[in-house]
Amino acid sequence: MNYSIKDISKMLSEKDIRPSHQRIKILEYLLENKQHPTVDMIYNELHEEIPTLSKTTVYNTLSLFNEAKLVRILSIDDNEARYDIDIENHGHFICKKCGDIHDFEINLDSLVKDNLDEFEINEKHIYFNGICPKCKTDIRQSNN
Amino acid sequence: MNYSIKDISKMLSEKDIRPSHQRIKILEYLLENKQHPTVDMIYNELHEEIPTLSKTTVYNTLSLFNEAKLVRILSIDDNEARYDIDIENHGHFICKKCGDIHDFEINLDSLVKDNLDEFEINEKHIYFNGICPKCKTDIRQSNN
DNA sequence: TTATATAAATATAATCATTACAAATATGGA
DNA sequence: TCCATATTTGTAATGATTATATTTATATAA
Repeated sequence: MNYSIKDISKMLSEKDIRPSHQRIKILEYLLENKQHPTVDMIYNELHEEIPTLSKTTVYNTLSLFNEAKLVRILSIDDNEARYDIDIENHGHFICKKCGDIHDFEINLDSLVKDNLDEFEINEKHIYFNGICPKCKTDIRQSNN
Repeated sequence: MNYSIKDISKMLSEKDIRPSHQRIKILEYLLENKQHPTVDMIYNELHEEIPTLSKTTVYNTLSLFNEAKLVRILSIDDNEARYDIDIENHGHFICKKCGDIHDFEINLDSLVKDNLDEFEINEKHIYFNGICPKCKTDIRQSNN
């Protein structure tokens, strides 16, 4: 919750990314909003305090962060990319009803049965979808 | 390799899908081309024997097949959906160099560590990416 | 400090996969 | 055959993302 500008700048510098105002604010947003936001969510929120902010900058910055392995791009949503500041391998569940994304812990050790030694694996994505507990209850209550 | 029109019609009828000419041809294509084709691949190939075929029909049909659980839509490619006739749970690896998708066997039993009992899970997608063995060799040979 | 080269941000336009829509065509049952 | 309905088709619209050119900010050297 409490990330100083100094801390965030350091995180960027360690990845050889110059800590501009926009980059600091975008990274700060990601650190404080771990609900896997979309570009629009980030843009709309930050646009209030940085009126000159361009959506292109948000795209460029997130792309830069992705290359530096500061964020992961999730393709779990059918029509928008989601961004996750948590780089550790974990699974994602998206609710087809409300769109919320839930993290869950995974154990990749025994997942793959085939031998993939010859493959250079860079990213592992685990996506589940269905209906979340909250929406299951809502459906029962509204009877549809 | 050898699916008769009768067999394919039956597959559709069993899912309450009327076996139109276009639907039969699209399903036949999927059964005989298991390289996880894109809409464009399917359209371009079938357009030759069905000159009036519309790309909208390909989209509509694949969407219908997906709802009937005849195919799965893969979101592993950054800018195009891929379609997989194999409904069994298995993993997919996409090569960032050549775009080829490889299947691999998985064992989902011990994957999830968290308790997801409250969630209604409909689909499980396992996506890896990186460089495939063939492209690793090519890179070494071309030295870049 | 000032000039200058470079990096970053911005606004706008272009791209392109997918979807919406309305019209045309095909099909199965009375 | 006729008709209601399902399917297909062509075209246009949508909307996320990317390309491009211009403007602005920043770091460094003189």
